[in-house]
Amino acid sequence: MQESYNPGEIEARVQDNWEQTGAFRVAEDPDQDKFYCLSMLPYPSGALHMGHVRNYTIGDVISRYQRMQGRNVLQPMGWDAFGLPAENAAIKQKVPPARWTYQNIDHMRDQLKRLGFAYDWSREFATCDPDYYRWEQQMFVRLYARGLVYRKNATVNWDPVDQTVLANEQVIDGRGWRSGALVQRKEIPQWFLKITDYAQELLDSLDDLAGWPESVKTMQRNWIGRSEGANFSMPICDADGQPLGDDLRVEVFTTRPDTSFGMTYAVLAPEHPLVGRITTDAERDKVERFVAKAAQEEDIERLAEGGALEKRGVFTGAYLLNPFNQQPVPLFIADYVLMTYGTGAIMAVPGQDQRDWDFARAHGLPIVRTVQPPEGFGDEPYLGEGPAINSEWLNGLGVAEAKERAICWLEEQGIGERKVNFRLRDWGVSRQRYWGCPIPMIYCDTCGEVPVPESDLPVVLPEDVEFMGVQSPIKADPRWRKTSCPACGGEAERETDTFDTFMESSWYYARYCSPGANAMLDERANYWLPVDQYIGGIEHAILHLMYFRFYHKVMRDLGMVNSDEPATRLLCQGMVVAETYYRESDDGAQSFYNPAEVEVERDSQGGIVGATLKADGGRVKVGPAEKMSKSRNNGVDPQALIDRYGADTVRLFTMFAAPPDQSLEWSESGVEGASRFLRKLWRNVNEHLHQGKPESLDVSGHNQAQRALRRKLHATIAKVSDDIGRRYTFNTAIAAIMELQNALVRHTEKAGQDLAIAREAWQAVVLMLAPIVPHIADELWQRLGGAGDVVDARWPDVDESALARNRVEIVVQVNGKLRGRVTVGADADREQLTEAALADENVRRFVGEQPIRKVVVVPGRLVNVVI
RNA sequence: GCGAAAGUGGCGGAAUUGGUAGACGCGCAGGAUUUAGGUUCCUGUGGGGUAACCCGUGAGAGUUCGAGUCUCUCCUUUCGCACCA
Repeated sequence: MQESYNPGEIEARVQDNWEQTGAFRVAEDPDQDKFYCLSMLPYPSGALHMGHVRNYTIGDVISRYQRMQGRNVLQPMGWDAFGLPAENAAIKQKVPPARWTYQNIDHMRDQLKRLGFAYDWSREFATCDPDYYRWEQQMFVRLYARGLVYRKNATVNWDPVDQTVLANEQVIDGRGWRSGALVQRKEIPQWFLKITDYAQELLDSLDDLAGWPESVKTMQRNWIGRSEGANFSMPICDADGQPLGDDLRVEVFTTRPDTSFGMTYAVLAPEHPLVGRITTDAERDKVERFVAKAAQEEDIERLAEGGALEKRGVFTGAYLLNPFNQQPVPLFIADYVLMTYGTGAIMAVPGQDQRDWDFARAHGLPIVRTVQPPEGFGDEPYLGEGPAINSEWLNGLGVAEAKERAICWLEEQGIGERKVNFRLRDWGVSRQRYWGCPIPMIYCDTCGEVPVPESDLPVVLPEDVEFMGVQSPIKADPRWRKTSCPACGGEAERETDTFDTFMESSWYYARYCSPGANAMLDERANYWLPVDQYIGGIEHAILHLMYFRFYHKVMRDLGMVNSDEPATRLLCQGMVVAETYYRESDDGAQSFYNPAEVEVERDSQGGIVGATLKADGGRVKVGPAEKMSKSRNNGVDPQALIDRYGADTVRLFTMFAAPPDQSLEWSESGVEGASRFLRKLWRNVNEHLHQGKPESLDVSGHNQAQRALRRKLHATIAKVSDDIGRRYTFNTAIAAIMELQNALVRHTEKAGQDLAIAREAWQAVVLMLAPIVPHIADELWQRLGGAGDVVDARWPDVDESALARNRVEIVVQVNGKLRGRVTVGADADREQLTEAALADENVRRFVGEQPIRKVVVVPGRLVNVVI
């Protein structure tokens, strides 16, 4: 009677052994190659979801593979523990955010351990721990001292009923999520980090990140949005070109100074400081109404069909004098010009700009082309290359040269200068929330804003709090707010805002490398950093992945790390999706059913013909596969899967169903398949062990079948090594191992050298599977007589001599179509290949009497006969 | 609108450098084992055709001895950005 595969028992025993031996605790070792593999840390929301399982399985497979390559592998785990959900839970369930958070962490840590991830748990931390966030506060006051921190007004969503600031996700259809009140926009002072000081470097060093997906780098480049051009200023004048006053000038930014002769009007943003000063009495009413309306509206709601926005604006009554041709052009106010970019004012050249063109058309303004479009070019703005026209001394020049001339001219005239602008804005880090890291600043009536002295850090967030309504407990508590001024000793108040939680996640990767250090980081960080492989969701492509690059450069400039980038290689895993099942009520409302509650019906070809609800046998509609979510009710609880199939099966399915960067479609039968594979493996290895102890391997006397099997084995090792080590296509690695297992099972001889080869092969199979399914691999490795624990075993080597063949099969095509196969010696030359190909019966039949025009020979692969 | 990625059997996917399309798995069909269900094992499985063969990678063109792969035009889907002068 064969012992059956019992994952629960094996996994508990193996995990216990890892715990006992401290298998994944690592220390710096300068003599060993290091490998730092990091998965994005989770928010402790309550329970793991399939997205976590996928993310962390990918990281674990890479880590374990690298360890088997002999590297010193660090794989840490921690908790992104501050954030809004804890406050929401506090309000709903009357439990302090800290307690809710720590309970969730405890539960999720157990779940991670149950999945068998090779984490060095001794480095674990939660970002809400004062021992963590104190260093962030220290960093902030140091950046303040270096001038990288400043305070200015910024807009927030204000709920007038709850008297609180709302996060964007708490605003639903323009109303507060709890009060239902119409949300107002309110300007309040907030803290900013000068990420724009690093804009150029953040852009430039993207080129060095060869191991990052192109898509992420493109998104970051667009987000940084560098554009080159010029700033220049123009006097405000009347319709006849008479200046209205020496101090009345408008400065504009343009990327196309070469088109300046084509300026037919100019525009100020509604918030531009000059708006109130220059409007003539005749236009004042219209302007004031327009500005008031623009201030209220959310841009996003004005997105018209097809993406083009209505171009709205009003004439101010004033004009600007174009310095290039001394012509006055009317000055407008329009909301398509943003105060937050450039100078908040533009020269409008409708001949060469789509937005200006639209506005000119809508308001009956003239359009002058200054770049000659090609023949037949339509009635639209021309953005392409061509000689300058209608531009006096620029006429005939190409775009680039005209640009240069125009900029030089502006600089000579002393009215303008070369200018680079970035779309990237400074990072607003203030959040008007309780559950976050307190911003270490103090306000004193005499001294103004004063940073908390480093010796007084951390400013600790009280954790034992009660939520009265929605107000932040520290804002509501005058005793917490009250303090004395570090500068003058007088009465003062603390900042009650907390940091954006992206602050904590911007440096956690470095802190893992300096556990317990009595500083933000110590010299150990430079051993591990940069991260060799970072893994996380694509949703962080811009914000988190930009902020943590910024932070790393700042830490470098503060002397804490000696590298320029935090992570050399980045993998963004795809979504986990599942089919959706729903019913529609008469009013069109859909109610969704979980895949577990639904039975799918198929026809005899295997096509899905329908689905029914298990509970009532009634029909449900089958929708497309979508990202697992509450609203689609298509989530699958990983815990239930682990309990039923074991961690190894869940890990195997996750890695087999799709490559890591593509979306992964959940499939119950796919999990069954993974489970079946492991049961077969278990049975096959144990059957092999039953055949007794093999003699030692001696390749000298191997017959053809034995050589073929060893060739298959070593070709598989080569492929799997490449798939896991370089390509990260774990799905094809697993497929290759499955093929190998099938070949081993078909090879029925079970004695002598056959048994010796089988032992070599099964050991290799177990080693190659060890990163993916570490528990069953550990158990089988022991049984196969492997030395030590499988986590410390070396990855199997390819025996190059086993790969050699003396005869190969060559494909023969006639006119590119497959017509035959011939087997020839591996070293056959072109003549021999051609001869063998033309001798093939089927090939002869197709060639017939027709003359052969050409024979293409690809040695070792194919022969193509062209007739 | 701009940017990025993708489109291959009933399904997930493979084909890495322009060289045998559909590996591997799921599903399905037939058979064996089993008291039965499940498990397990064997065989088959892109479409058409008795067959030789023909047709097939979103659509259409092109380059090539040869295209899923390269080029162009278009369609569809997903994601990101959203008036950035």
